[in-house]
Amino acid sequence: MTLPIGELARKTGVKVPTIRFYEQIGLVTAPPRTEGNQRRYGQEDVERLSFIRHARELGFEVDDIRELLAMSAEPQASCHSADSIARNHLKEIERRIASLTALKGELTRMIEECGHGRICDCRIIEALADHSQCSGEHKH
Amino acid sequence: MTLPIGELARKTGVKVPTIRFYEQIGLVTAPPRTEGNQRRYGQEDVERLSFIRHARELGFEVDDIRELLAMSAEPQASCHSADSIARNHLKEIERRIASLTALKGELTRMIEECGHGRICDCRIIEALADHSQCSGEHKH
DNA sequence: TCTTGAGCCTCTAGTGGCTAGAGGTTGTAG
DNA sequence: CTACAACCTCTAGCCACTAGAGGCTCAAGA
Repeated sequence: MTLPIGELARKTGVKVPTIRFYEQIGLVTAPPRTEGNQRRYGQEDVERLSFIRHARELGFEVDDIRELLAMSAEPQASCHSADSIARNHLKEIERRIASLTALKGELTRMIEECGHGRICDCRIIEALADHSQCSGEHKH
Repeated sequence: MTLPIGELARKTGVKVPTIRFYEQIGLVTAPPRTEGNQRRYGQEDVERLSFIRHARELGFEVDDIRELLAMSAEPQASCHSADSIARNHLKEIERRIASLTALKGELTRMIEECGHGRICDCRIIEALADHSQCSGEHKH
């Protein structure tokens, strides 16, 4: 069961140029080629690439994914880092949800007041500028 | 109360070169300068920039932020002619909250199922591989 | 008043994670 | 055996920064 790159793309939802790009940066290994120099992939590649796509959709960075892939290759090792990568991610996502909810409230209020013909004293900026003072660490 | 760029950076959590970059692309207006050509900012700039940082963290693109800023500057206009802009943003925000909530659920499940033991029992990696077959349409 | 050095200035180039396009080659269906 | 979709490599572009070189400013201390 060997697939050309286009088939792999179709099966995984990762675009052809992106697959080549992933090969270039070493996220996927270079597959064997035909006589005519075309890539041919196997089932493993479908799985690996699906994994990558899914992780990317969840917002993991390429370096995180590299780590996760390395871990999955060594099943004896402890899963502590996988766990902490995921936990960090979760925290970030929770923070985002909270902020978006605040912004949503503010926009909703504005739209409603506009509908009632009131003066729109807009507080969009305050709604989001609020957290400004909780400065501190901002990685990546 | 006039601040040099470094102070503004400290107060807002936006890095100095990023502030200059924002000025360059017209996201913030060029502030007055000292005799010696150094930027001096006021309190408004702190708020505006905090807002920008926050909005960026929420994943809004620079062009979206430009619109949001314009809305907040002219609330009258948004009442009468541009409240569709607000509505569009609201829709976008709701979509985002929904998808982040889904991610959160998925990550939470992954983390819970990870027994904190060995990779071979850890479900994080499997969870990421799972959706592999649900190919199909993937927007943007 | 003068000096020192942290902080400011501009400019160019590099980063991540793709995406687009030019220009040429291969593989397979008819 | 031919047509043509799909493949190949290579370069350049995108967004939103980030880093570094090389030089100038400003305020606090001697």
